[in-house]
Amino acid sequence: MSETTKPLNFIERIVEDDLSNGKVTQVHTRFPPEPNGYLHLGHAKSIWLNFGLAQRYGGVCNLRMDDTNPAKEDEEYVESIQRDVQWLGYQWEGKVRYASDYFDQLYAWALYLINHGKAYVCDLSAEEMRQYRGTLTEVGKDSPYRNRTVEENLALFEKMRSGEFEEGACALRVKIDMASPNINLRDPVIYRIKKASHHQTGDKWCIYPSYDYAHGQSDAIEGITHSICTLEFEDHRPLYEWFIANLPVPATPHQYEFSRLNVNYTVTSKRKLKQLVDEKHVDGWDDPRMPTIAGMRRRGFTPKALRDFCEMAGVTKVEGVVDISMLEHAIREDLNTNAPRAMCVLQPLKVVLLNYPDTKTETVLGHNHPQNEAFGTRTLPFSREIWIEQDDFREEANKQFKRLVLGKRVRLRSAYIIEAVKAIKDEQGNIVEVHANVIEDTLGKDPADGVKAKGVIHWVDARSSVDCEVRLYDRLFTDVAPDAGGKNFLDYMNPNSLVILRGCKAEVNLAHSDKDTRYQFERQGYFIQDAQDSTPDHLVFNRVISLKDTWEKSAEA
RNA sequence: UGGGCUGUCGCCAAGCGGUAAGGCACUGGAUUUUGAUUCCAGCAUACCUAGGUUCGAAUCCUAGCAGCCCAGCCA
Repeated sequence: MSETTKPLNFIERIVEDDLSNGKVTQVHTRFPPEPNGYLHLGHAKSIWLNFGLAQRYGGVCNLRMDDTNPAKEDEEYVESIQRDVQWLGYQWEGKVRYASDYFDQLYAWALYLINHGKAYVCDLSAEEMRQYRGTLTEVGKDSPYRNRTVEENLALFEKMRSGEFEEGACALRVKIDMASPNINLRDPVIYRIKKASHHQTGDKWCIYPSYDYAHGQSDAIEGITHSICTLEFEDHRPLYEWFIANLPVPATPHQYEFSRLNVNYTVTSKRKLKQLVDEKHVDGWDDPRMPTIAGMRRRGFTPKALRDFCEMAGVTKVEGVVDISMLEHAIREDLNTNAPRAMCVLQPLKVVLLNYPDTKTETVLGHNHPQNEAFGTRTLPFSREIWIEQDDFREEANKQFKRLVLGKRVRLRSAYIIEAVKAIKDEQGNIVEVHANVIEDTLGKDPADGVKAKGVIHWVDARSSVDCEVRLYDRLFTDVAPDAGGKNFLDYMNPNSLVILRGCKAEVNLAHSDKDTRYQFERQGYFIQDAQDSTPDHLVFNRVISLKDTWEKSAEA
């Protein structure tokens, strides 16, 4: 083992142990979302963990809809889930599974428990059941229905199944221990009456199994070896194991828990994300500011960046909060090496090159990637009028300012060095145009007089430029932990999370660019056309992430 | 105050009795036709606290402290 080997996380260690001592011959995991909402960053980690683990150890991973509660679920979500998993780069084993595929088996096992005197139909109301359950510090007491005979329970359960009872009238409970310090073991409900039609099974059932009853047995049916879930299910593990031990299941899966992913400056709770969508604080589940997989995809994040981020954050049982800068680093790292460069002026200021003939147009060569020649080159038209960024010109400035200043020189990226001679202003004193001169023979070389340019700025040829709309996204919340404590996360929404810029000037090459290509607009950031709104006639670019800007930071003082 | 889990740099995170990896962030400096990238350097005498065991403890023991989760016929 070399010293550069990445240390294993605790789950990988368990898997390797199980593999080496023969406890399992092939790793089989599963990603089990409930189809009641869109997947988000937190799910991305679970997907990465479950599918990644299987991939790394030569195993397989199932995709299973945990659809035991028809009241909250919808087919729309089962479709989005599949799209998101595949987009992240993973493929599940066989067909998509549903917990509802096992309703018949689960029902048969419920009968088995009844027949073995381990389950009973309880007529206590929800309120009564809560009282009987006891509290965190007081033991519960047995339900008066706990000792019904097998025959009685069988008959009652059949009536539940056939729809003879109203919702809430009774429930099937498993007989464990009302005095257990673990409340999950105080005779939990395993079947409840819900007269709702199910997105997969229609109206076949009016009783549905609970999560606890369905999950482990589904794992057993599918031959899952490592059932990975989040920390809040730790207390459920004894129950998970109880079912596996008390039912004639075909396998003995094991549950392991890791801490869910939390990222600062954002919220990842289906409830809150749904609220943002329902109350129209954002544009929908795929709003580019949303931490949903659909949102991040539209924003322009890459699957690889998301996977790398999950890996960077690690797998432990510590409930921490990962800094969003780690996510930003992951996407910048990927895009820096993989995004071709282009130029686009976001807030245009016209520069007229006085000594450049109005009739002339030449082409200069631009490198599509400064560190990778394989990206090739492209041609850029160059003529008398060009656009530069308003921020890149000042009438006067200190020596820190490495851009265009009146009477001083600056290099136009991939083109000439120019020298500003005059600022044209409107009545209000706003600079509306700059006059400048091209320094002769500076294409690819320093000026003959030895007076070098102070810096390099991007530009776009005015005559050939293409207008476009650019959407600048920033974090959705201004607070590090918008949903912490008793805070109302809506109070911390960033009013500038979306800034729309119109009339931006893109280099011609972008007019017929591939819609899925992420570009680096030099000196600006990484951009991708909006999948929804961008058309050849009206280009719309989303900013995935800005470039790091150490100057802007230090200049704020 | 019952049970379960967790506490190592600002944030993640290695470490598993032999004298504190790495990443993010940050700070210097070098290179640069992107104030980007890259590079190089710096960044915990210290591991929740207090005792103890040991030649030696972040790692073992004891006692505390702090945080998170559990009283849905949600998942």
